Amino acid sequence: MDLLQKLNEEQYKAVTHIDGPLLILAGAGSGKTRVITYRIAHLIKNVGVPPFAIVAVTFTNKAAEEMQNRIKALIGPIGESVMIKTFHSLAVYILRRHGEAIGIPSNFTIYDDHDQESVIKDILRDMHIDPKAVKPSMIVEKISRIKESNHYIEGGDITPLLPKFHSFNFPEIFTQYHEKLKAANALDFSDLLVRTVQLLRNKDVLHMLQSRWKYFMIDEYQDTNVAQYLIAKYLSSGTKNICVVGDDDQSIYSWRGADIRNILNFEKDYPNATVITLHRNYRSTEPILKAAWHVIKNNYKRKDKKLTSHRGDGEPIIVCTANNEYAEAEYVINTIVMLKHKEGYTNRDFTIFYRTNAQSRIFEEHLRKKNIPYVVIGSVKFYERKEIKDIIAYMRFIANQHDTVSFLRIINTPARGIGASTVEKIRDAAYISGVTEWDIIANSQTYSFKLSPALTAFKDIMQKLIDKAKETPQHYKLSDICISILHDTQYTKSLEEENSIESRGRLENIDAFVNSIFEYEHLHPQATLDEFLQDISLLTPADETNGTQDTITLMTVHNAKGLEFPVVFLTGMEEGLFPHANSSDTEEGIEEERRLCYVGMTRAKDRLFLTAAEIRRSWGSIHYKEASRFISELPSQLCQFTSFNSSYDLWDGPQDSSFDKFIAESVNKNKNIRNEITSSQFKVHQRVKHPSFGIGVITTIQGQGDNVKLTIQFLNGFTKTFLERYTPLEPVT
DNA sequence: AGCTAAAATGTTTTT
DNA sequence: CATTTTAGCT
Repeated sequence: MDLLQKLNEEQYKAVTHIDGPLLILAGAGSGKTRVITYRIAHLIKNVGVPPFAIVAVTFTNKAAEEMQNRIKALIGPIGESVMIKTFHSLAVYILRRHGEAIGIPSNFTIYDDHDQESVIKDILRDMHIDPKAVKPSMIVEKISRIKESNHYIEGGDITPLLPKFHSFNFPEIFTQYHEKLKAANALDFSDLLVRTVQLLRNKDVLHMLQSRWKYFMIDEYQDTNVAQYLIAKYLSSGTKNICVVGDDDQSIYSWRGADIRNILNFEKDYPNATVITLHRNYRSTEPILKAAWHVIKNNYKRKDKKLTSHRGDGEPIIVCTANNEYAEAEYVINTIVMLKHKEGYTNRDFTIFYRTNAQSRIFEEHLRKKNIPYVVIGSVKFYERKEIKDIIAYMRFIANQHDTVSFLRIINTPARGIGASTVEKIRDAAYISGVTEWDIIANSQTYSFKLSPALTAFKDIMQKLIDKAKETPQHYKLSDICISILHDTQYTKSLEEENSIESRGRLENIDAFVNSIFEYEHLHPQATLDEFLQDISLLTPADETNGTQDTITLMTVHNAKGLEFPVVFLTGMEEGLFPHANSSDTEEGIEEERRLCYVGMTRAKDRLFLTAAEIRRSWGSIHYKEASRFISELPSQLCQFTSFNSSYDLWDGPQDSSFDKFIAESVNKNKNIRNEITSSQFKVHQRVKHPSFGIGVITTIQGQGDNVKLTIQFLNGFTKTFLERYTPLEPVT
């Protein structure tokens, strides 16, 4: 079949490897996705493996969807039967069908981190622990790490692992948390993986699955944790046809329990494994690839390797220092406008990366000001908006009346006169009788619970909706229930009456949500309410991307994994931010930050810009920032160093005195530099012409010999510093 | 019960 | 500084 002709030697070897364990070490941009999809196509078309016998696991649903489409493009509609999922969605698939074997009802609800926090807050309150003494999010984090640890999975005593805090009893919280989830018939993200491991230890279940699934492919294997590792291991234990793909240089999730040893020890785990290294990079120009290598080579803990570039020479990496974070944003957006104009790029060619979500705001403000369309991946996710979560909570409660978190969310939303004290009474009654809150309301006589008129009204509305969900035929069930919720609970009505700018926005979001349900119904005509809820609870940030519009993409570097863009801006390259201060204490932390930097840099195809701010405002005060150590790791002959100062004052109101002081100081510094004697062929105040920035005036000359740097103020507002020997400048009279 | 205004608190990265 | 939580008032 001709699909094999489009592969290089190593790719060909990987694709045509059929049986037995296979490790593909795929460097950045080495055609990893192509190898996975072609291998699947090859197995089906040339080897005769039935599509349903193949399982591929990727990192995001988006990646899974894309892979499914690529496979369908290669082999036709039959590619639909290949099982392509994330670990979490694969776990849901398995648990829904076989979970009963370990006591998990198939209609379980999935609690996201927000739901988990609500549960923890509840527990803290019940235990009379001051919620300020400890962050619930921190407890959630600890619980997840413990649950996904090898020790917990193997049934060991976890008490010694539990952190000891002076004022409260962590083991007790841990126990109560589990009881609450069990009572709510809910599983959290960790449970999905850990319970699946437990289930796969049941021989009957395992054999049932293995009779169907014969070939396994795991993408981003360097970022798997113990539970994921075990799921892959058990599933493939029958045939040993496991193919894993990864790159230890791109492991960026160790803080979430990912264990890089999974990929480093693959050959030990599977002694007769074939190992293929993909080292030819087809994505980035040579300077970009070289520069990225110069950064990553500083990591002590890595397999030494070097990618070869197959794209040839390109533009140098541009490193820009801006005087503050607003100037940084201005520089990035000016450069985008300039490149669009001069080199014909369109919005979708650009991406802005940053280390923390909070950094996106300033870029957004500037983009809005300039009327440039953009999407932010991951920050305020659509499904995390209040109104959407409210509707979903109604749907979840209708599907599962044990779901306490959802119940508490909806009981007085929209406000219907059921206050905190009433809710408290219901909860007490439920606790005393050992039943759910809904039981108390639905069968109030049994528990001699006095219902207020407001509660009776709530009960009637919910009872009607629950009954309706049972009776409605499948094919229009979802939209029908959703619209009934919006109507019967007066949710839309209360927003319409509010009639504020905000409520209008919410109504628009609800409209978008209803439309998405219609769309979903069309794609999955047989989907039940449970299935719908499970699908949306596993949606990841990258899944929200709208691929059709010409927009600039903004995202954290973590979200950038697996993507590529012609022009990449890697922003906030400052000590304390990237590498982040919280990771800078240990060598391991710095190495992971460095890998993150490597991932960011290697997303770029043609152009790479690194930017830093000298001053950044955070927590309301001003901080002087030093350039990131990763910048100093770049080889200077591959880079152009420049600076950008905001041409006008972006700060509203009276300026902070320390800011003024800093400006005064740096002006002084520049004065001294300006008087340095240099060996440049140019002079200060001379007019020159630059091929891409046009005409400007030299304001500063510094350095000696090969290191002469020229700072030029251009007519178009840019101020840049160039190394003279790399910059073709013409004198202008 | 529900709203407004003051206070507290928070920034790592996410399936 | 900006968002979220709480207190206090009506």
